[in-house]
Amino acid sequence: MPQLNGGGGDELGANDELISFKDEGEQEEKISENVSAERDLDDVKSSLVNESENNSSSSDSEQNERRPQPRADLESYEKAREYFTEALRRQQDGGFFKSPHYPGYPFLMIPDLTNPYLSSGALSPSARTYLQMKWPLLDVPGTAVLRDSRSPTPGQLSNKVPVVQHAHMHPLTPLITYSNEHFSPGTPPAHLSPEILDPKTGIPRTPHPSELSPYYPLSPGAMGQIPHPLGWLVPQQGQPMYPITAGGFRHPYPALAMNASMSSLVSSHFSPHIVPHHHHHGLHQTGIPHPAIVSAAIKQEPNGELSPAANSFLETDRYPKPLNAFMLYMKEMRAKVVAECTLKESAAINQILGRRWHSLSREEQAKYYELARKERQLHSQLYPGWSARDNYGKRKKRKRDNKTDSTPEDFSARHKKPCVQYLPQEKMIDSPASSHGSMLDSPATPSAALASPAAPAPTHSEQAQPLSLTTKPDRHHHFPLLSKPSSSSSSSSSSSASSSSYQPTSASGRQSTPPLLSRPLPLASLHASLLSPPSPFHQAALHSHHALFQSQPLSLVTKSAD
DNA sequence: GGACCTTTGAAGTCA
DNA sequence: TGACTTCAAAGGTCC
Repeated sequence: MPQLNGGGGDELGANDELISFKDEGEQEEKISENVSAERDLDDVKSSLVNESENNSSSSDSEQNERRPQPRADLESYEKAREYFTEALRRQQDGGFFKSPHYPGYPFLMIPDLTNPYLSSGALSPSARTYLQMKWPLLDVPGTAVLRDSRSPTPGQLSNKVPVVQHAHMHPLTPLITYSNEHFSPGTPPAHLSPEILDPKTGIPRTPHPSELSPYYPLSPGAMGQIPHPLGWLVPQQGQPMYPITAGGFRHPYPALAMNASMSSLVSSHFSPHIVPHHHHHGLHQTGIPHPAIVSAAIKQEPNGELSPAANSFLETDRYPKPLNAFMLYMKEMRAKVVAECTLKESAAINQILGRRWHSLSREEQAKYYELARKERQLHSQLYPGWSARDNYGKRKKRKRDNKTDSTPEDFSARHKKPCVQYLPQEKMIDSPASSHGSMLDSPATPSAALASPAAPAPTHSEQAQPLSLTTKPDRHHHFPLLSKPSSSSSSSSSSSASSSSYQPTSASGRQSTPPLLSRPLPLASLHASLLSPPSPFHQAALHSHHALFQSQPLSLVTKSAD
């Protein structure tokens, strides 16, 4: 079981966060991928039956008790996250994410004629964003100071303390073009030496250790133990990262000018109108803007007003939780699933993704676990004072707290899914993996997962349904009528019963109380709205990845089936 | 317009 | 410490 912990001591990432799921039988699984895909559809259909309706009413009190110290930019974080996800996957994906059509990696190969910062072919802003946003400590420390000394960004101008400049450098500063020279992964330009300009003299000098990320809690050494997601881009030995000089710093958010063609890679959620807007309430306790605070990429409309997303961000005043492994996987694969499937409902897509998640090999999952771990790491760096509790109750409205007392009828009419009616009952019984199954194989209990019943050679059905180690099948066994073809109301009603009655051994209790997430915040919606179609990389990957879609495109007809 | 659905995982709360 | 709750993304659906 791969230890995702990059060298131990990473409190942010669980050492054992790796699902041992179906480590054996992967070969068999692929043999029946087509069948699995079909079963996925069926299962999704069956799963469309509403399992439950739990109305949870939690007070919104004490929401403001704890506020993250820095004011960060959600979009900035999002964007960096996107880069990070893509970068890490590409680096680690071996064959899983093979993209022979883009051997040069999109970050470097995709031309961006519209991006003035890339006109020279220098390292794209996205890459820089990732490089420093995600790995601030791996970045050559002096560059930040240099950047600060040269770049007249508001945050930099306000920063008078060189020692902390790097630490407080906005994570998006790497987006700035440092140089007009072409980027060469293997041979960093000479000007990209780890030199820094003396803030006073302006003369390049070697960075002092004290200038190395004084802010971020992680030591460079600790960070260095973590495999860099951009290993393909980073010199493998000696130099942890391409030193990024400040020579080209012109704009703190060059990504704003990023070519839309890269949207699929970077999920360009940035509006080209983002302005290096200095956040008022973003001063760090030191008085120096935190990287997450400085120049929060508040979108601005052409008229200079804040975009709705920005306003929403300011209004909500909260920072999103770091994505977990599955969320990262979901974001990555959603487009693929959508592209291959006529199904558009996210709920159904998520079910497919959930099954695929379980069908992933441990190595494949490990990528995302590690990615998630780094996400949390970055998040903690950006928002040191942030706590998941801060977001509690931040949603516009809370879930209904009906729980068991809620009658099935309450939820039936609204949430029933027509497609359920077409589900073969057997499929329901053979339902997809559930969170329970994940729990059994949860990263926290890798050994148990290895010893789990899923390990044995899967039967034919198991091959088709690699997620045999699940509780959902049980659920359906317990509530076969849930998805039993019948009136739409029945499905929904049964769903409530299932949620209240079905009690998987999952420690999370998720099944007992299915989360009824409210709609994402406007920023999240914006994020979703910007979901771009599968990138060329994705499309290429479709042919090589997992072969789940090797068969004809999935066509899970839900409502249309009616 | 906004809640709901659906997934898994992380982190929080509570007994 | 275990059980439970909340939130993270996403976008169609429904009220």
